[in-house]
Amino acid sequence: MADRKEEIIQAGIEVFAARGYYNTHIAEIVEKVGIAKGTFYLYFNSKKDLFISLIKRHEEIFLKEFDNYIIDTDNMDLKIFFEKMLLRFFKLYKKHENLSIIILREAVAVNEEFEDQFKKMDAKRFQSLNNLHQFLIENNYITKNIDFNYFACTFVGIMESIVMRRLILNEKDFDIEEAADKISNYFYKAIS
Amino acid sequence: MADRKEEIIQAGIEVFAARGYYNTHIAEIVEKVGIAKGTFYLYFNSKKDLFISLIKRHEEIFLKEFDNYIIDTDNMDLKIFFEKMLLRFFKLYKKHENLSIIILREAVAVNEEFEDQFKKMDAKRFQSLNNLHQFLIENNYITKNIDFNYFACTFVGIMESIVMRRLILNEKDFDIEEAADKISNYFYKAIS
Amino acid sequence: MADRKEEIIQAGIEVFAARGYYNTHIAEIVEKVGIAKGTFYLYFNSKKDLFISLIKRHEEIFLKEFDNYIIDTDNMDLKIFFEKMLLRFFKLYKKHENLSIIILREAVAVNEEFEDQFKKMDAKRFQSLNNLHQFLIENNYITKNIDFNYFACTFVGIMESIVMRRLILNEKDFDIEEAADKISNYFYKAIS
Amino acid sequence: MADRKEEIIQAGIEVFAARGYYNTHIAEIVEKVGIAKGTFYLYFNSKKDLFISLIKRHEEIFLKEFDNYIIDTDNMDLKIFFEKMLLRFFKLYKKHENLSIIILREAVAVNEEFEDQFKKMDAKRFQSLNNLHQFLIENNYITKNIDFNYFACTFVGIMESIVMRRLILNEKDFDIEEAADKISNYFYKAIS
DNA sequence: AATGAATGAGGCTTCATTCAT
DNA sequence: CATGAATGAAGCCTCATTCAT
Repeated sequence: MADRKEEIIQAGIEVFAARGYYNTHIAEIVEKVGIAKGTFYLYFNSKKDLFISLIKRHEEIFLKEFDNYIIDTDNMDLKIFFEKMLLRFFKLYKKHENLSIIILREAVAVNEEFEDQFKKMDAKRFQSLNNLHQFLIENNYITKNIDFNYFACTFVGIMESIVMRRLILNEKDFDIEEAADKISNYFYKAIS
Repeated sequence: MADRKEEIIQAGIEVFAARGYYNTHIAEIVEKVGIAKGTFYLYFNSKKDLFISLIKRHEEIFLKEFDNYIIDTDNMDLKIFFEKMLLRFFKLYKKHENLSIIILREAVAVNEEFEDQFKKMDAKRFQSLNNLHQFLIENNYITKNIDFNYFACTFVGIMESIVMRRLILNEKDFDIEEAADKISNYFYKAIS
Repeated sequence: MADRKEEIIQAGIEVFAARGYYNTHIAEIVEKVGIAKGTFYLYFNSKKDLFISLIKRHEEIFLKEFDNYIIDTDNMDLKIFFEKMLLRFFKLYKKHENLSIIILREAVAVNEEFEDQFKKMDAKRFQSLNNLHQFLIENNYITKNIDFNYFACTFVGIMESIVMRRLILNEKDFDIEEAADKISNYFYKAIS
Repeated sequence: MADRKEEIIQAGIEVFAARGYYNTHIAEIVEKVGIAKGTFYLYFNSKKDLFISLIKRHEEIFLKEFDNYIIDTDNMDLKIFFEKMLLRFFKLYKKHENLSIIILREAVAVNEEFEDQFKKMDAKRFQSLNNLHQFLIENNYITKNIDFNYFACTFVGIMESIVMRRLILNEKDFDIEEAADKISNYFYKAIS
């Protein structure tokens, strides 16, 4: 059943987030689910296979958020636009906290195969941001002379570094609303 | 000899950068140096010990760069100031490419002990940035109402995400000079 | 299966008795059982863990023998009492020959952790002998002025030195019945 | 020089007594002496070689004590005779405390080669005790019907078990004089 | 579908001993 | 005589994966 597979994925998210890829043992995952080791291999070909599933799940959840910018744009000014967008992302990271920890911490670190997965996702993300960029130009939010590459890279970089601090380094005092406010302000000023 | 220890460190930097912590085996490091396995353990207590040495080395090299801002500040405008600072960092990352790969990719990922090391380094880095922040205020480059936390977090976040793209995701088309120019411009506008 | 664990224990007893703790390798034990190395670690956490199990098993087997003196005491004279008691012990040592070799030879020698185990067992043994001592006094076999400590220490010392000669130094000409007879006679005379 | 060799022996006695054979490393011995590792091998062929030297030294020191009984026998009664003899041994064990720990704890345990050494020493000891036995018979201290084997085995067994408790199990409350008194009394009564 | 005992390749590490200086 | 850096065989243990039930 699909339920069983989902249970394994959930347990995997928890354990990978808590221990990291190499310190996560199939034993702990199956114990968490309450199944036998052999059962794990009925649903996944390998530990790596499960991890890649998690990367893909993360991709599914987050990529679409990059295409949601349009929902926020009725006569809105750019500062507010960025603020809302950041806030949506921050909330998403919070909602999928463990999954985010896994991706931010290890998607690139572990192994070339995972790196490839990550690069694919990154490319899609940049495509979405490119669309956003075009949209902002077409609607006169920004001028054409803003270089897209740095725009995108900066956006993702800031956002991830903020999230990383909150999730991995556990800086509890980061207030999501405040962060969205401040960062969007920087952004607004930077690219106006 | 200290030479021998240094040889091991250099080999370690190469192999850890190429394979990641868990896929690096002492066997490959000692083979690269041309010594016996036992010899490794005359200079380091364990694989972990070597890795921590690398984290510390990175810290030594990079932390002092955060305190070098004063060298660039004679009557300089803020945009140029940031540009020069970023450029110095980008060059440092390039010079210590493999070491930077190791740190950016894994310092947080591998293991709680390493995470502690990383947090210590991060705290020192923030202290240095705090000094820079005070300096900028005192010299009227920026106003007091810039929140330091977001300032620092943004600075480090952008820089690392740029470097990560260049080093780990191997985007060869990133031009260091251009990146320093563009990013410093964003920065200047964001915090002016 | 508990069977498998017991098989490992039996093989362990043989190999530890033949080679001593430090010259015993897991490889030989598992080869004797006919299992893979990994299988050993399903049943014991470590080589040390197995050894401690053997110490405990020895304790179980032998300690209760110290409390069995009452079975031999109907209107019996002290000489016969000691003779029967010694005989029961000698037979037990013979029955558990390899286990006894391990304990007599190494329980104290190998490692502080084992020494602690041994001390605990020794304390229990002395408690049992103390009970025996009280019993002998209450039933007027011996007078109160026999010092217990030397009584117990002498009893255990003689018995173990006899057994050690037979088991470890391999003096085949020691006749158990004769030994029980002679030693009990010394004992009888010494404490009457 | 012979001095250097003696220094190594003394350090060896200390370290072997403190750690046991297998947990003693040449590194610690040479550090204690203040020489280089290579130097150790100028004086001893191997770790085993040093250990055998210690067994031999113990043999030298203790064996002659078994032949010293004659010094105590002018018109002396048997109880006093045994008491003085035991006391002389106890003092010797105390004087050579670490060496005694090594022998009592490990001479038999470690390795077949050491066991052979031990058996040789044991045989000589029994020869000396045999002489003592003859002497006691000839001087009418005891009658011929005391079986020598059990006499000797009992003597050595009691003595060693007392010493073992004091040295290895660290029972500080064993008073040497008292022990000699009590044990000799048992002995006297047992073989009279 | 589910089990879980068994596997075994392969990693890290130790330490007595050697040998060129 | 003395050194001490270097050696490398060999031991313990791990854990993802398999397969007979």
